[in-house]
Amino acid sequence: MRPRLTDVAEAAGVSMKTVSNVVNGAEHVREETRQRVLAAIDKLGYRPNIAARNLAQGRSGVIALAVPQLDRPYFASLAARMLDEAEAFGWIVQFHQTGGRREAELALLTERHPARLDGIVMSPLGLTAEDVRNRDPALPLVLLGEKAGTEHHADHVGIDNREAGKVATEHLLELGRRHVMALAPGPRMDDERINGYRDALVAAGLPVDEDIVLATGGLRGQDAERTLGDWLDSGNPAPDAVFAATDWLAMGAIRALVLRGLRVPQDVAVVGFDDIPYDLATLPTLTTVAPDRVAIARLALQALRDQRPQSEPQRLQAPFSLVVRESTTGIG
Amino acid sequence: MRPRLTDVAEAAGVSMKTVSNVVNGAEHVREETRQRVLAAIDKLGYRPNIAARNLAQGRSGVIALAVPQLDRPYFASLAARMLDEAEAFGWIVQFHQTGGRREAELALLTERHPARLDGIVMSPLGLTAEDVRNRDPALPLVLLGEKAGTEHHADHVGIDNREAGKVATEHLLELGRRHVMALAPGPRMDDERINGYRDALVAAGLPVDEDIVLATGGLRGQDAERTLGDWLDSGNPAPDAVFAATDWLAMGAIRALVLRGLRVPQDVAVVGFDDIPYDLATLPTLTTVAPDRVAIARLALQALRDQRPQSEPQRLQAPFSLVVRESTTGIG
DNA sequence: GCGCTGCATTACAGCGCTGTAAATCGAGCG
DNA sequence: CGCTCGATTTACAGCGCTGTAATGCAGCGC
Repeated sequence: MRPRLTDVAEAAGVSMKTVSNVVNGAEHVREETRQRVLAAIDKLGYRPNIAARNLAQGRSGVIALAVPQLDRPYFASLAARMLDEAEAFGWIVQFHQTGGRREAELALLTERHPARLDGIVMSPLGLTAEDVRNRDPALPLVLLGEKAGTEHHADHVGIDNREAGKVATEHLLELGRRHVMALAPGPRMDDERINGYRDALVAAGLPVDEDIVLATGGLRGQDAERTLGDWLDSGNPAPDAVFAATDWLAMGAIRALVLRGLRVPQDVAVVGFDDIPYDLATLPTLTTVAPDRVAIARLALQALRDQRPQSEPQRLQAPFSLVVRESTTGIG
Repeated sequence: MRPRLTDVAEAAGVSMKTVSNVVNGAEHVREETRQRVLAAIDKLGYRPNIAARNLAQGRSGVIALAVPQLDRPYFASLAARMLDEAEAFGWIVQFHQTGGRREAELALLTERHPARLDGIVMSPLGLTAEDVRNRDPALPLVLLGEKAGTEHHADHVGIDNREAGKVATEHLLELGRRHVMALAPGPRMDDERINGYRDALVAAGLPVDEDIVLATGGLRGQDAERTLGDWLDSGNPAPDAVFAATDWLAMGAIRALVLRGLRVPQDVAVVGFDDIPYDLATLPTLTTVAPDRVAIARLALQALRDQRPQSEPQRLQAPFSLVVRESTTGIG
């Protein structure tokens, strides 16, 4: 049988509560008493019963991280960092996959599921601003990512997408490229990244040609491959650079280019966005915007911890960096 | 305030325990009573308090999934499936990253951490057979993957690596390739996959040339790229096919080949192993052995559920399939 | 020597649920 | 109509912990 607080108390010759105080690092325990208790804990191999503690405290020590899919590399690496960082906050992280479906995301917010959560970090896709506003105010919520609109009604952590898009595009311009195409999933999505692209062009005194801002209609590599492929096959002149709003799109774009005999980066330089872990084994490796995921995780957890029911939504920004690899500067 | 069992009981005019029975789907509840209780639950918006239930039952409903790193795509997709499947078992999955370090893996087994776990599913890297044998017999454990030795002392779920290696190699032979190289992390690792490669050669009446079974010395794409690159640069004749023990190695191999002017698959066909999610956006896309991760997850959870302290270790096999893509059959 | 102050410790009542054992109900039977 | 037996329901005692309030005790000033 597992030893309990009372067993330790008996062994140390103190009350149960004193042991509890030692375990929880409370003040007002004489050093000598503390040592005696610690010795007893050690001797008996005592470990607190979390369920009992949770019941008594009315909190669970569990937060949820909800992402569309855990096996998408961006989310997997975010989840990994979140796990690392949550330890320091004393939180257990429970992952949820929403598939990006509104009802799944909503279900978490409205706590239709049984476990009591101390908070939720969510990367929303289907949620509306309305949904966020109507949530249970007692359940701390931090949003991640770029689902427009929602972020105004809850704490939000992200990077400065516009600035990042600008930096990525500037890198292409600095390489001497002048016909830079932009590739994004849809007309509305990742607007800010594309706005940053436009900013860079304008700042360089170049025209913004909206005809070479292409919407792929989807997030997958194939979507970008088809979109860019069709565009090239229609006799349009190849750009000398592509800024893709995500790495997947960049990889699809590279496929489309290479399959048509264009060399990357000699003929067309390509920049991606997200720094997903495979970027290192592809040919060419991908120059990309790398969000600081450790910072994102840490900021999100801090915001969650510090949130109060009545507090104004905060918008927090994590740093990012441009990682230059073969797809813009070549191999070797 | 959240409604409790007693609140529902009062509203429905029955005892607390009857409500508990309804919530837990116990038999011997009259249909009319059940309906009355369900109505009350619905009206009050009752949700059970998990902490209290856990305390009363002495179990937590939480199992751990321990993998080296969650952001490695193989583990990320495994974790995703595990999350899906665990729902059906009524389990919450808590992820742990061990970094492959023995002490981290051991810490989970010896329950040095506070949360009471109902079981552990672990993909071990550092653990010794001894460690597994000495574990707490009260804590159900299921091992995944191929860490030699450990699997004899606990339930184990994997695929038939030898057969899979054989199937992958046979695919290359069927394409008419005759100089098939094998690439594995080390002399001891993934032996079975390479044994399957040998089996296929022998079955085809071909010699097994151990000089073209290369050890990369590491798991990363770069390791394979360097190993194969050095080998080619030393004037060795290029193989006409490569069987790589993991997708990462395959991707590195492709880099080494293409950078030296060899075409994949025209000059050299490449097969990987694992079916990590990026295989679709690379150029060429990768032919690979795809373990049935849903089956792995389900078998592991079943084994965990059915495990008894004294039961003999079981070895369970999940199916796999060969996914043929561009790296062996070409583009288009 | 006495009351006061503040640190250290304790007693005890729950937190919300489930298992057990006992109570109650109701149909079938003689 | 009373009795038996299984179906249904209930009372109640914890599960192991923490919060609150109360108690013990040493040192201090007067």
